[in-house]
Amino acid sequence: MDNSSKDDLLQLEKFLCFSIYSAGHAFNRVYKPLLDNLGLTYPQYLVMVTLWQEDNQSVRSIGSKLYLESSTLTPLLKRLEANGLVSRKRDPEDERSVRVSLTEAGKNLRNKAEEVPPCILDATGLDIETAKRLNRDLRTMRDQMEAGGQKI
Amino acid sequence: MDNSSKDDLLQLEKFLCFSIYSAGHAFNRVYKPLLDNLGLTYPQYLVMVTLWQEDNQSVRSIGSKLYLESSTLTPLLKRLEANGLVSRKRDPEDERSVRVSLTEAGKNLRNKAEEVPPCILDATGLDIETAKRLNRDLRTMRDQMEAGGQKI
DNA sequence: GTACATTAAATCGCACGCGATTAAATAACA
DNA sequence: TGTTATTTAATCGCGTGCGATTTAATGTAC
Repeated sequence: MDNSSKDDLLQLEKFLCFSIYSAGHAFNRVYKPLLDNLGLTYPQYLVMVTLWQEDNQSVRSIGSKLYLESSTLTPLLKRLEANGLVSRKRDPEDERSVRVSLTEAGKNLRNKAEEVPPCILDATGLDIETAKRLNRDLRTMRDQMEAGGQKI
Repeated sequence: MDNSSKDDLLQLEKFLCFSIYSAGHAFNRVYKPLLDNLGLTYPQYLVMVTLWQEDNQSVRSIGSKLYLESSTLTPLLKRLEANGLVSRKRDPEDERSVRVSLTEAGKNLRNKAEEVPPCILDATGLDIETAKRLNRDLRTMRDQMEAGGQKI
């Protein structure tokens, strides 16, 4: 490999990973003031979204949807519980599992939360079709990378 | 807004922010074994990349390129210094600034680091043209979001 | 030239995020 | 049945990440 190609390889602007990393931070900055109104952090918001889609899930189920480990979720869920948005109970049918359910306050928060996504889309400056395409490409890439780790 | 549209809004899979969030985690998982060989974490790797592009930068300069605050960088840079990869010295021309420079070990690490990006591109499963397009779209979106916060 | 504002790092507190480990419950199997 | 393996959360240690604050140095205004 010649020197110009080697220079190319380590150009920060050419790193897809960095674009994703920094776009993630940018999203966080846009979300923060909106989520402050809900009293949620961004990962907490994602957990609430999964519970609004399907209530009464196990920690494992939430983790598999958000690609998060129990070591991340357990403290986070305890904070949501402390804030009165969810309850955590051992599953009587399998005492290993913990079922996470929305409280009334947790269910009610959904109305306010529904105002958030349109604000975000607006902040990206993307038209809805471009956003959908980008979303699809990113999911494909993510799934490819997740699958890569599973090779035997 | 009718109910089906409202359901649409809070579908996790439709969240562009979540695709980016989870793609970022996926990248981390792919990078980790490669960066373990270099003795770096992922953010440390990004700092090293910026220094390989331009040595002897201030903390502020690194932060503006990586979109990171001094509260994140200062401890990270101290760890790089403890590992013998960089040195940190007050700028004699402006004692407020700290100049970060590569040590010989830091410069030498670049050779091993150049093997990383091709592995990553391979893991994404993307052809190089798609990767470039995705990269460009993400940077445009990020810059739009960063600019949005600056409105007067 | 002194008072005030601005800038740059550093510090602190809090919340992720994960790998490694542990404890308890359940499954699988001899 | 009893032993072993697996599964599920929880715990611990470490490294980000950021907002708010602090400290020190530099700029600016008068």
